[in-house]
Formats: sequence, C-alpha cells, structure tokens
Amino acid sequence: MEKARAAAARAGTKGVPRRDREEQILAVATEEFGRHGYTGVSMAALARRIGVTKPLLYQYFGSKDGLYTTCLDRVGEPLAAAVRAAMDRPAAEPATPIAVLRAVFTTLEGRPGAWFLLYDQSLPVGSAPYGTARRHRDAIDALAAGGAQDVLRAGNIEDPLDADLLKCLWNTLVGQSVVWWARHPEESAASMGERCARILGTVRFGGSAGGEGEDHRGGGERHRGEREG
Amino acid sequence: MEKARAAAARAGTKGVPRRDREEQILAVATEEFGRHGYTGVSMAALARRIGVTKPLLYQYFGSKDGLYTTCLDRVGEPLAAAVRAAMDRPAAEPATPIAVLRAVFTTLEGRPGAWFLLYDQSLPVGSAPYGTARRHRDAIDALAAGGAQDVLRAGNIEDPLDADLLKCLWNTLVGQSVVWWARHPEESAASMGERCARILGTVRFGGSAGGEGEDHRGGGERHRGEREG
DNA sequence: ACGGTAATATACCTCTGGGTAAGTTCGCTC
DNA sequence: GAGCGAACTTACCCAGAGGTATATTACCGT
Repeated sequence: MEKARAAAARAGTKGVPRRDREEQILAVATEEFGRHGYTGVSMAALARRIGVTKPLLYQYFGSKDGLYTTCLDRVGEPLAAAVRAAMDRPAAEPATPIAVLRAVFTTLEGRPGAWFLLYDQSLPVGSAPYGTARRHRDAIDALAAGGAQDVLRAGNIEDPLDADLLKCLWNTLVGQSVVWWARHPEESAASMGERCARILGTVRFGGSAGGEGEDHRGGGERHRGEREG
Repeated sequence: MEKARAAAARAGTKGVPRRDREEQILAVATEEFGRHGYTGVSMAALARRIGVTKPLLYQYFGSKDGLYTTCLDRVGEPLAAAVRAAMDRPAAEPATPIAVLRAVFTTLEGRPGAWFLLYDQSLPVGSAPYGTARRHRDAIDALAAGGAQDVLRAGNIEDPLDADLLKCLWNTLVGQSVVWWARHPEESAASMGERCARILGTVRFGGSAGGEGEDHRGGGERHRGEREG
C-alpha cells in the first residue's frame, strides 16, 4: 500500500519553512499578476507554477484578494517612498524627472513587472485590491502632480487640466519604461537610468519652443472631483 | 393567457434591424472592453447593458473572441491609416509627433476608450484577439519606430535599443493622452491636440541638453528577435 | 522513540462565465 | 390574413475558477 501511495500522493511537508515559501509565492505571484493581470491569473495555475497546491496559497494568504493585496503593498510602499525621497531634494536643484526615474528603477530591480500591479485594469471595480491599488497610485500621483505643476509653471502654463494631463503622461512614461525593461532583462537599473536620461535629454517635441500659444493661462474649468469609472 | 405572457416573456423581435443592432452592440462592447478589458467583461453583463440577451450576441458575432476581434478591427485599421497619413508628409517638414497625436484624436473622437483594445493585457495569450491586437499594434509600432529613429538620429544617438525604447515610450504617451481624454469627455479632438502641443512644447527633461553623454553610439547589443511573453 | 505541530496534498463544493438548442413573437409579403 | 424569415428569448450544459474540509507526512523538541 505504501508504494502506490508514495508514488501517486506525495503529500506532507517538503521541508520548506513558511517564510521562504511565502517569499517564493509572492515573487512568482507578483510576476504572474504583472504579466497577465488579476483576472488573468488563476490560483490553480499559479500554484502549479510554483510547485505547490491551491490550499497552501489560501492557508498562507487567505484569498486571491489577500495575495494580490500583499503583492501590491510589497511594491507600492517602497515605490512611493523611493519617489518621495527622489523628489525631496535640497531645493537648490529642482528634482529632475530623471532622478525619479532612477529611483523607480532601483526600487524595481529584479521585479520590473511589479509596476503593473498598481495599474491593473482587470481588477474588479470595488474589490479590495482595486482600492489598495488605487491608494498606492494616488500616493504616487500626488507626488507626480507637484512635479508636473512645477514644470508647466516654468513654461508659463497654469491650466490645472494641463498639469493633470502632464502628470498622467509622466506616470505612464515611467510605467512604460519599466515595461520595456521587463522585456530586456539584461539591462540593470543603472543602465536603464542612463538610457532614459539619454533619450529624454534628446527629444524635443514640435521642433522649437511652444506650440501655437505662448503664455497660456487656462482657468475656465473648475476643479472637479476627479473620480474615475 | 396573453397578459401573463406579455408581462413575463417579452420574446420576439423589437423591430431593430440587424445592422443597427450590430452597430449598437459594437459601440457598447468597445466601450466596455476598453474600460474593463477582455476578461473583465462578461457576455451576459454586456448583453444586459445593451438591453438584449446573450444568444443574440453569439448569433451576430459567433463568440466573445469574434466580437472582440470585430471591435478591434473597427478601431485598429482606421488608426493605423490615420497615423500613416499623418506621417506621410511632403518630406519638407518632418512629420511632427503632434500631427500624429492629432490624427489619433480625430480618429478616436467619440470613442476614446477604443484605444485600449489594442493594448489589453488581459487578452489570453495565444487567443485570436491576442493575435489580432498584436497585428494592429505592430502596424502602428512600425510607423512609430521610424519616427523615433529620426528623432534620435537628430541627437546623434544610433543605439537601436534606444530607438525601440523611445518608440514604446511615445506609443504609451499617445495612449495615455487618449486615456485622459476618455476621462474628460468635454474635450474635443481638436482641443486635445492643442493641449498636448502646449504641454509637450514646454517640457524639457534634464534642464538643458543631453544627459551625461553626448554623441552616444551604442552597438554592443545585437538586434534580437523582439518576441514578447 | 514519540507526540505535537507545521507543512503539504486530495477531493470536494459552488458559482460564474462561455456557449448552445429550441422555442416565441414580430413584420412583411403574396 | 396565412405563412415565412428575421429578430429575439428562455432554459440549459459544461468547464474552470475561487474556496474549503479533511487527510497525510515530515520535522523537532523532549
């Protein structure tokens, strides 16, 4: 009886301590969620990829939401902290966008796909991960908003909508550079920073200076609630 | 007998011709898919939102994949055509990125969320929509790649990876401006174009000129297959 | 050596979602 | 105004996914 059992069923411990397993699970889960999104990853498939079974995931993280939320916190908090640190310059030199970019790269070294967890479209609206992701996004957005406003004011633009748009634009710029990084694993955080500095230092939109209206001041739009979907 | 029937079961035609229904379905589906992604939209929920039932969707479009693919084609082809037209300038004036942006806005007027269909992460890898989306993305990417290379060459940068990164960056920049537009429906395509021109004409990354390495020539990296996930 | 507990598996439940078969009503034509 | 095809619906099937109860094994301190 034991032979058949041992061959078919290999239940029981594998000698991996909980902390290690959790770490491993979080690493793989972050990668998978980052690649396929929340709804695109099934717990069973995830467990299979890790080499354990579903109940283990539930025992350790309670639910899919719990697992996702944990992954989310593990990336969102360091990220916001890093950005905040990069923008808290001595005030002599204005916080350059490149510095922020470098900080993000450094934080995400080894797990670039993690960025996506914050911007996952497939999160069910109203779910716990949805709220958590939004919280983290908002934290980063608030920082980016300040920077965007500074940049635009330097160009005589006061329209708050312009600033909001620039903020969004910048955020996805950061995001996409991370995405590109994820597809080029041979790059290090440092080399990514240099690459971006090089590129962004070169681009000039629209040839010369502003488009068709220098010294634009917008104000017609009242500030609205900013509530999405 | 007829009263109870009429109240409970309202089967039968509603007098809407097939073409109109299809158009209506495609409009709503595009919006929903754009907002929640492929996996985030269920056929039943979609049908409910339209005011019909599931089998009708299947009768008209065959499958969820078929519906999504149809939506995809309805946005991807005009988009690529518009971008191509915007870049096919008389060669005197180099195709400005802003012109491309305006073309995209014009094409997407009234359905800004449609952009997302091309970049939906939640598409099951290997599915028909996945392939179709990729085809359309590639078409646009090819156009963007040319522009990116031109821009970088103007700044003495030859590294093909830099060009590829800039291409991706630009694409998501376009995408995000569309996303922002979707959240600000009071903006027209024209006003979006102006707004973007204004903003992009103002931003200067890194203060002055290039970052920390003028006249960079990269070549160590061989050109690779470029195959994602 | 041994019992307790931590680490794991099997087997199941339930609900949702893609997809389908067969029936029902309307509008138009002869 | 009878009938035929197009426009719909109700009611169902089945696979897969989230989640759980319970059994099983291995490590570890005594």
